[in-house]
Amino acid sequence: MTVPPQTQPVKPSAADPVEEFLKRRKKATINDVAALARVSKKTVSRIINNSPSVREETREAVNAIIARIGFRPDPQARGLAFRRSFLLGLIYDNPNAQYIVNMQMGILDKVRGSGIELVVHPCDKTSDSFLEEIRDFVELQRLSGVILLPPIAENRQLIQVLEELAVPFVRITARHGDDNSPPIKTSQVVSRDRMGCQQAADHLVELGHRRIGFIEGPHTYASAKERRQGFAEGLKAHGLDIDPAVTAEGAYSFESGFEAGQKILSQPDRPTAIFASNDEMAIGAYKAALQMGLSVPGDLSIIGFDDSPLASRIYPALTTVRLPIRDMGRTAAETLIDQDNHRKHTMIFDAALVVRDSTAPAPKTFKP
Amino acid sequence: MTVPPQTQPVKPSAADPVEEFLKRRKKATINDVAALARVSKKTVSRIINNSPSVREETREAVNAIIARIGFRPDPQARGLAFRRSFLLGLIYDNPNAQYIVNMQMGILDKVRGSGIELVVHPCDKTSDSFLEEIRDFVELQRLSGVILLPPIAENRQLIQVLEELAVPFVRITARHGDDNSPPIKTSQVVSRDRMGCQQAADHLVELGHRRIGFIEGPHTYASAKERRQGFAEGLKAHGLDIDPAVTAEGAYSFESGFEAGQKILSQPDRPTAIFASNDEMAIGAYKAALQMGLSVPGDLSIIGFDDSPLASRIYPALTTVRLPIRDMGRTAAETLIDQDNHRKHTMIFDAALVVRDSTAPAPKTFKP
DNA sequence: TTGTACGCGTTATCAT
DNA sequence: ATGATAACGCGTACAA
Repeated sequence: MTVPPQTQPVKPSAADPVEEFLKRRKKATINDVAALARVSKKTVSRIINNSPSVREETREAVNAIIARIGFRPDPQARGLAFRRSFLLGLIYDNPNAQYIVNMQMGILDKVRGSGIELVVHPCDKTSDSFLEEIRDFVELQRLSGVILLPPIAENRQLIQVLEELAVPFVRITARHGDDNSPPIKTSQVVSRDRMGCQQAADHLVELGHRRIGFIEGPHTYASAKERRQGFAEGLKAHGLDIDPAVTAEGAYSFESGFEAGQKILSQPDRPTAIFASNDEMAIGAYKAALQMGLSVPGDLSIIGFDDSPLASRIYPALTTVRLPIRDMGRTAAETLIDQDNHRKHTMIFDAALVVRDSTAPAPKTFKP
Repeated sequence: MTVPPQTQPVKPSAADPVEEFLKRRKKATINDVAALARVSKKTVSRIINNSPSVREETREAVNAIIARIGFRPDPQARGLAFRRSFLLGLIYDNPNAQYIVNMQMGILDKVRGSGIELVVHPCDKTSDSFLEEIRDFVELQRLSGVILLPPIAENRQLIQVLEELAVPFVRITARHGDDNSPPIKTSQVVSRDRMGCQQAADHLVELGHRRIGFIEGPHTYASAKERRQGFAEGLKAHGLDIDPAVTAEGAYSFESGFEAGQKILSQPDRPTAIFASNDEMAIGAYKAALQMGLSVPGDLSIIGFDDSPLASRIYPALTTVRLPIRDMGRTAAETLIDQDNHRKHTMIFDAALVVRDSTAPAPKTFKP
């Protein structure tokens, strides 16, 4: 069944240097390419880095050799010469697992096939050597870019360290820098948390809720502030306000949401709905409500934020606000890799309310 | 307020070469150290790589210089000379977010401060170029080690590729290689899934359950087989068997668990308990039960596997089997980094039943 | 025990 | 447009 290679115009002589080389079964280097193509290393290098100043003929010839012997430039050697690696660093402190993994997936969507790899580097923002450790990491690895996740993406000192290091970096954040605080001038991928919370408020009010509890996040988090503000704005549009009597601060954790829920639901004139600043706390409020014998959404409507896996799996499924985390991750990686890179970009992503089964019309009250 | 350095025994002369160097504010290289310490590069190199053949005096003197000028060897240059990088690769296809993050945390526990960094590399096992992509990744990055997660940790072809590449690697798996299948001779971190499932069976039987439904994982997963076998063994110890009439195969997903639950619970002579091979499916079964008006655990006890965040957050909290994922990750990294490394290790980790609120004594039946 | 000379695979300089 | 030669920062023969 062996077909003679009649259609092959060039008969591969046994002495073909390329064939000879392939027999040696060694990883090809730029030297091999240069020798086989009868050009200098530099020319090959120019082609690899697609410099314009190379004749089209030469380029094609060399590329043919590269393809035949399967040459791929060594990132380490390349990095040594370039004084930078082909690694992206993902630095974060605390966020939940799903957030991290979604973000990683987004980044990897972009990174895949680009010759760049992703290095994950969690850290402890409460550590004394917090900044030093990150400095060492970035400097030593000569990262070609860094992505910062909340909450440390809002850390001014950290930002300054990265600026000193002159490494391109992108911050993921919920804060649109238009407040009184001095604007942070770096590339950033911003989510419109506020918008999502406005929608949540809208949704509840339209369902007839008037007395609405609020579980907010830690005041130190930019996202917590944004969500509070968005929720407040949403209420205000209907002539309502956040009611301190049925508001509690949580720590973005399940337990804190449970406690906040207990507190809010034991108030006189109990609210008919609760908006929690994230899903973890919303689920905690579920537990508090169910333990008190309240039915969701019959007696109490609940809205969360994040659209975590919990939200869709809990029963009844949780109405929540979704952020396009994966898209944000991909975009962050894009600004780092496709660098027009000296400009500081700000990319904004919308939030969207996902209505499920934890919200229903407000129960009739017995007061007229 | 400037205190004269009276306590300083050595007066730092303005001409101190080290001080001179520090003024230049450049990153120190091995050459700087050598020059400042008046030894050769090689000696410094020996000290970095703690070769024994260096006089103690010399070592201390050089180390002093290293400390003073803050020299840290460049991983890229070092890697180029060593022909390997200081990167660990984490390769996986599909597992859930919490699993991935726990595993990453475990690995990072070990990696932190070791001068090694972690590169995450998800892949698509259904892709045509699956093996090629991984080969390229490992070869190009010259990884110093690879950690494989289930289910691709059981992929024979992949294992063969890594062996050809001669890269140290560790597989994380549920299968203790003592079956009829040819044993896989590589380093591996094994979890005793079987043990956990036996305990689950024990627990249910001791609560008086006799008719017990079973939702198993995909037959292609080693963990699914192990869990089935463990559950079967647990039942057998009490003279019971897995009952095909109330058994269904799921895909380790919430939806599949929901469907399996519906199917099992609509059987005549409905079971009083269900064991699901992971938490996702167990939560799906929750939903099925609640939709049918059954109460958990009043009418139906449920046990899951994984101790995912869902398990403790759902109401009532799910009884489940916990695996020490983070410990397993740390151990995997240890075998790669502290290499005695030519030996193939097998490290085994126990599973533990976590009893919460989704299991209760079997309801009295009306048959005598 | 220590040093010299060279190699690792690539890019940059400055010619031609 | 192309090439010779020197970096890049570190490790290893081999010699001393």
